[in-house]
Amino acid sequence: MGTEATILHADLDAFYAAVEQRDDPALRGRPVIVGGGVVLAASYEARACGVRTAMGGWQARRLCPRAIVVPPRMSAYTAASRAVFDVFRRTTPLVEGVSVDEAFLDVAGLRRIAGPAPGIAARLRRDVRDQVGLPITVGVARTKFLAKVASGVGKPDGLLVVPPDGELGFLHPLPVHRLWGVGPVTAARLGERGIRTFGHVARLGEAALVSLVGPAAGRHLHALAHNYDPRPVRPGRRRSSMGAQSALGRRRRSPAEVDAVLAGLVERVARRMRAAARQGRTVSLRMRFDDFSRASRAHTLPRPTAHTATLVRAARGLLAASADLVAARGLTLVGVTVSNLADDRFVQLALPLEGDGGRELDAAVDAVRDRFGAAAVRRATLTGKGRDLGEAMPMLPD
DNA sequence: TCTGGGGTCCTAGGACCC
DNA sequence: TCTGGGGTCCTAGGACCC
Repeated sequence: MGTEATILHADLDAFYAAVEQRDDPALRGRPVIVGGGVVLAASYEARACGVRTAMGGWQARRLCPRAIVVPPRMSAYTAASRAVFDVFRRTTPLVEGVSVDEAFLDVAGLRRIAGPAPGIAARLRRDVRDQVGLPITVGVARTKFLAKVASGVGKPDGLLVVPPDGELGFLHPLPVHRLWGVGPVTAARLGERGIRTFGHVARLGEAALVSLVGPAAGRHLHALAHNYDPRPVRPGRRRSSMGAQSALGRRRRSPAEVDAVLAGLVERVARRMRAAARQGRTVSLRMRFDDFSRASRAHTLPRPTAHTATLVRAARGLLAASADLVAARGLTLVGVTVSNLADDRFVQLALPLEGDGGRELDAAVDAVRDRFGAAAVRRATLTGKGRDLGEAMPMLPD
């Protein structure tokens, strides 16, 4: 890393809620909650009443009776995210996306044509506001870590520059939970030793930190405490897993119902994988139970695939192997994740094409849905009219 | 705080190989 | 027959992030 502050961390403010306020003038300046059962996002007006992300909708409404609750519009958020990332990439090619609403930008190479980073950051904020209509906060610093912390401190709708000679003065008074990777468990463990600020962490030796929070987190914290963060901005990082999950509620579900949900989840994931031209080898089943305990089971296939029927078979096998667990504890959530992802183009073709005969069917179903919507083709079991609910994939040659 | 949906990374143990 | 150390892959659980 250089000796100048050239890394930007750009972070949209209350993203989903801000999109809603942008698209409906009646919501501007008012507390807005996105989501029904659970708060997916809250505008700053709603946060002022104490509403937080992931809070139960019921509690949020009690804290903020004036709030307007709107259902999420995922496609609008995806479109807004794309537009914002277009602005990022017009600023610099070195953009590393962190999530839909957040990215690092490296502008070190732009000095001669665009000037110092703080000016670039100010123009970026203006461009996002003018071209996409959303408020965004930008942190500017010498390292990713400092830039990320700076944007967090600068929120909302702010610009915060950490000059290289002011880094420790900026960091040391901050509470430990501001640090990336320090959640409730780690913060509590540090708190037991009286370590509450970053300055306290900086006074600890590496061995002491490792013994407190483990080798990886300990070394990481120690490095950050001594202001050592060599991680470069990496453009073009790809997802390493894709998944989908669904909460089932506390009502007991029949095995046929669970099977239909599971198959639907796999279908969703497989379709996304094919759209992204990726294939995966490891299928994981995620479960949550009545008592909120969790379990996961995984199976690794001999070859990567994005073939729905193959993935469904694997997921079903995992669920069948967990039947005792499900019967004893009551399933309240199922999820499926495919990992070990490889790029389609680099996947070795299976020569005998064993068990892969459904490829064309998958492509045909994807094409119908692309053109007519996801509901255009549905699994018979999901219509509730299937006579034999146990046979969850009547449309696939399985 | 009675809790959604999408992810990343780390740890630890076992299998297996050299 | 008993033994070392190292490496890789897989599985399960957990902390953490937005």
